[in-house]
Amino acid sequence: MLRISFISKNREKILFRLKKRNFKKIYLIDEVLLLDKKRKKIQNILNKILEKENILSKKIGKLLIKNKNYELNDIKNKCILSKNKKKKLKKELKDILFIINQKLINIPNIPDKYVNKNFDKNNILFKEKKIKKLVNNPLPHWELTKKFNLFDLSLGSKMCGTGFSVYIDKCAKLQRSLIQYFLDINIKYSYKEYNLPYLINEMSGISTGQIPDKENQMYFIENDKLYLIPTGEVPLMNCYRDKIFNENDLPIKATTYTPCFRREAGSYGTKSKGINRLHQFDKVEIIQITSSKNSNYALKNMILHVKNIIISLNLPFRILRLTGPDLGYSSSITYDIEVYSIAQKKWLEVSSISNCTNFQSNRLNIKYKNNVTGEIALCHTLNGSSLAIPRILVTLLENYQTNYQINIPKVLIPYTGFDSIK
RNA sequence: GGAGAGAUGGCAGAGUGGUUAAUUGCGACGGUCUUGAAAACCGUUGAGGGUUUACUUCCUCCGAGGGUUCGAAUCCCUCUCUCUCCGCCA
Repeated sequence: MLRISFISKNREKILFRLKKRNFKKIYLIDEVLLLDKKRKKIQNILNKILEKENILSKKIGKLLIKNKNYELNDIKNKCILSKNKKKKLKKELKDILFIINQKLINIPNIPDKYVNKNFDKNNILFKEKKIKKLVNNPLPHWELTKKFNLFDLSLGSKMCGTGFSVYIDKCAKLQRSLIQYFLDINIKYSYKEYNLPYLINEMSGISTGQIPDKENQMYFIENDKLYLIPTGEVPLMNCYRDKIFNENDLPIKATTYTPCFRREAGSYGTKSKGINRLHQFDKVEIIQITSSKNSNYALKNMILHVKNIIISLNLPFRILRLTGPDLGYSSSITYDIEVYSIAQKKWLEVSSISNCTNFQSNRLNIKYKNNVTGEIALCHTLNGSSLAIPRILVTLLENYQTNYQINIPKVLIPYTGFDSIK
């Protein structure tokens, strides 16, 4: 959520930047500003009434001590006169704050100055040039599973419909090994591990920006008014609600493994073969909370971190900067990391790393105290996948296949306990 | 699910209608002392929102939302959460 003080000082800039997103409800900006002016007016009048009342009330207290009861009624009557007016103003103020809030919630974060509206070659920051094959005609994973019994989608659909996968035997263990491996690396680079609930309430979804934007992409449990998490970012970030950090204690770095649940409603065209896109998938997530001046550095740091993990697995990859219209609701700038599957001849997104600046922290109320000035300011929040499991799994299976077996990357063997799937 | 207790500042913990943003302790920060540190002593120490060019000044906030009252941390109602005991259960 953007701050009103920020909007009123940067109206032109915000309008310009939001256009990069193709944001339709641009009129909300001016509406909010107008309402805020109104709010200030009301607040001002109310404050003055309250001040008068406070003074009179204190007077009554003093008179009571001195037993001067005869003067009391006179003062009391004065107070009663303003009582209705006070009530009315309080209600007005409350209503207007509610409306402003509703409007603010519906305004996404403004894109960074480096974010373009349209895709061009400048959006590709890095791309692997040579991609080597181990076999001549590599099979896609849905063919490989017929040979090696890796996973079973029909079992999944038997119990809960399409888009749910059952992993079997060594593939199940490979998947678990990946989770363990990613967590271990994250921890090694001082991300603190959290194990979190997979259900969240409405407030948590609003604070990280999934609601109202992605509300119907989430599974909702009507009985208890809870959502299944679409990403570990939501509960992880919500751990830090209402905190004021000392600048010295920043950055906060945290990681978590969670399954992610997504309805993928409306994405018929992308209903893809195999396990490229599922309603439930595993992901290891990293987040950082920084001061406003360090978020850029943290973003680069996180990209490098994820990049190194992919390199350790020897997977071909590329890094893209997302365009404005592709940007997530809370993000000001996002980099996607994609790995290349030689069997599918396709790039698969395995990580999305975003700087949400102070958009989430405004909602979450995460702040820090400046070392020098002692001033309190909103933190910046960042999140990234490190990494999404199924697509890494897919690419490993497909890129590491030979005619007789699937090899396991060296770094994973200590975790799997086997060096190939036959 | 049943019964009871509770929710106050970074933490601990007083406060049951009248200068109470709130005693006190701890922590943190600054200072005195010290070669340095500790101890001791002194001082500072919540957030949000109006107003003002600024100095200033005012308002709101004691889990959340209502109510009573001239006046609410304190009384009443509703909700949320936490703890203890019992029940059920991995």
